[in-house]
Amino acid sequence: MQLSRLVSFFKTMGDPTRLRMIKLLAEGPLHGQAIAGKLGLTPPTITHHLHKLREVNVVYQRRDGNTIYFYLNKPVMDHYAAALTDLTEQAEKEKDRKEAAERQKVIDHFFTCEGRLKHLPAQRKKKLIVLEHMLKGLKKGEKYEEKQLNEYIKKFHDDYAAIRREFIIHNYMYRENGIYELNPEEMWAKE
Amino acid sequence: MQLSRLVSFFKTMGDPTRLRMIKLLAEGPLHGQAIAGKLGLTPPTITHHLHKLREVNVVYQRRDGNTIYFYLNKPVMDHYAAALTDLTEQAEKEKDRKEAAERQKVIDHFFTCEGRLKHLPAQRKKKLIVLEHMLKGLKKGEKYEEKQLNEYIKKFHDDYAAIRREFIIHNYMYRENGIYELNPEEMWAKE
DNA sequence: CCATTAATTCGATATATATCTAATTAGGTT
DNA sequence: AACCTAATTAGATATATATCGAATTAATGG
Repeated sequence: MQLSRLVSFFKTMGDPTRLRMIKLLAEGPLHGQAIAGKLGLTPPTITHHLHKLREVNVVYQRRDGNTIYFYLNKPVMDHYAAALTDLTEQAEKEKDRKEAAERQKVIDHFFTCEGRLKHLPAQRKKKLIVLEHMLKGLKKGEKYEEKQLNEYIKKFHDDYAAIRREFIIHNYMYRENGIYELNPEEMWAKE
Repeated sequence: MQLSRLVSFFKTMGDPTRLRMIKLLAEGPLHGQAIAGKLGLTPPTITHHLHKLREVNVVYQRRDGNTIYFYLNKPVMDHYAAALTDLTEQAEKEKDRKEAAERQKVIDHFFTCEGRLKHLPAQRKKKLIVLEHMLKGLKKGEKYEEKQLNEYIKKFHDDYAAIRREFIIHNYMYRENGIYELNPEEMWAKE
């Protein structure tokens, strides 16, 4: 849902008289004068508010004989309620999308199209992205001998020792008796 | 949730600038000038809106060094979203409650405290309430002989024939070969 | 303790809007 | 066709508020 529509809806609901009308109509349809009577207001005022409520499509009307009955459009109300919950969740997804795009940009910049690392970024944040990219080929829970790990790193860059050291420094891996293993993600360096 | 609080929330959300701020903050905390920059507005304007947003408790702040970061209070947002859905449902329940109370009032008026019917109401709506009250002792899908049904009705009133006729007229029951049976509720007389 | 930077407050302005009374329209009913 | 009743429109008024520039405050860092 576009933002401006949501703004209009909230603006419409941000009035005590209109909210009381909504509550009344949620109990069942009423005609204008009945609403005016129950709320202690004059018909023109009710017309004014009905106009606003119709603008966002939360009420509709049917004529019965001489009088017009106003109905609450419950599906539309529910629709807006859903949009409200979406508002924050949508934004979170948007954030994730942006982050993924930025990571990809860094990777494209520091790796050749054959997939080899040009050089380690100086900026910490970018370095972490690059290191994590290379870690993707390792399996969690698997044990690697130093020679094995070196071979793996050499696929990306000749200076395997430097990169192996970075893996340890930033807590991506740990070494025990010459055997290397991935740390669980929650132990990794952040930001 | 009280109505006035919901009104305040909607009034607060009914502004394009504030909704944009909400969306921004949903992606993560920001400091005032960053918000001002992203929205193309001046810091005083941002302060103004932050004030409104804090009033309804959808943002909070934490200081980090020299600058203040503003956070979206997502649980509170969710809380209001739930309140919005409740708004119409609450009113429907309220309506049901009122109807039940009115039915009980009619029953209290037309039945003695021993549970016997004083007389049939003249008003159609009240008559239906009274008839439905007496029908509650019958089981759906069960077949009753006329004599059996008469005995049942006599618990409420001596003129069983009149009441039995009402059951038929208003489509609560049907008769086939002298055997009576309840109709499904969707066939009953309404209003 | 001073300097810096971010945030807030103040004052002004332009715009929006909730409500009423009075007048008008719209649509059925007789 | 004339009449009635409900709804709407028009016009007026009072209140609220979004925004900005200028001045002020708050709090940290040197």
